[in-house]
Amino acid sequence: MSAACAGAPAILRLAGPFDLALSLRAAASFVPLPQAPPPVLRAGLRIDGRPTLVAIRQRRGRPQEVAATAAPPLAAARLQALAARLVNAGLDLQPFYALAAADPVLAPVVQALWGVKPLPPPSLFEMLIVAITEQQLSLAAAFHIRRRLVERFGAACAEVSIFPEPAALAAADPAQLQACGLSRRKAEYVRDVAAAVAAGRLDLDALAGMSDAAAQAVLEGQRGFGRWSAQYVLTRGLGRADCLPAADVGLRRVVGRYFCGRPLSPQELERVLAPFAPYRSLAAYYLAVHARLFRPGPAGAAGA
DNA sequence: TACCAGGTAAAAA
DNA sequence: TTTTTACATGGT
Repeated sequence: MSAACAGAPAILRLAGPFDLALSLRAAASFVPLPQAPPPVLRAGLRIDGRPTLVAIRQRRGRPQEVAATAAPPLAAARLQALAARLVNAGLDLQPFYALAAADPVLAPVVQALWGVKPLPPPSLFEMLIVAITEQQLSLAAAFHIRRRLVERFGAACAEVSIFPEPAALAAADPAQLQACGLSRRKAEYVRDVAAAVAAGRLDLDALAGMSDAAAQAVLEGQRGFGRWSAQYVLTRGLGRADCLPAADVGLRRVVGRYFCGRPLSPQELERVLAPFAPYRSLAAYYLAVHARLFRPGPAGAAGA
């Protein structure tokens, strides 16, 4: 996008360490991308019906600040709020680092990943569909299914994809959803949750203001969302740092790899990460990212 | 070629 | 109540 149509940048000052470029690398390590991401966060989303491209950069010489621009331009307050969500500004890493520094396993991991924050998908609705697609399937398989959903029902804005709107997926022919790679059952989940969001029965904006337990309960009330999916949405979509899907196969494998060289049971995972409360899921994220960026192992062993 | 991968709801026992 | 089962695609 050209600077001329981007409007004035919104400046966001952050609490605690943040490294946008490394955070983007971390996020990219979980999906099969053709190339490394540039050190700019680009998010495409529909705002008031208009395809909008938001770009966020870390300010040179002022690493505590990021600058966000939108094309077409957005009201300053709105852009500020959107940027805050996209960079997970509500999360301050410093207290987590203080806990991790005392642990022989985590200390070197946070050193190597200083400033990394989990970055959510552009919209919480997209995160819901991420959760459904990743149920039971490999991240790569789920990624390709979502790519087909975007191609069929979404859009593109300056080469950045825009995920389909709830209404578009709610109105989708089940056969078309299945043609994207969803199972019959998952196609129903996607249509159900898209319809709930489109009709206002499921208020995603309200989730942000809820406690972990309350938000999890709301999500679990939605067909297709069990405990794992609800907690996954909380950690990745809402940036909650202590909402650990203890049964998660990938986490049990990768965390176990660091602590004892074998996959853990859900109970063992809880026990091993207990010292990092209230940052247990953040600790797990750091281990998963570290494994992918710095300790690539045999097939699948990198975990996530 | 199979098998497994960041599960879930519904059927069966 | 608890235990099975069907399900989708991609990587190895």
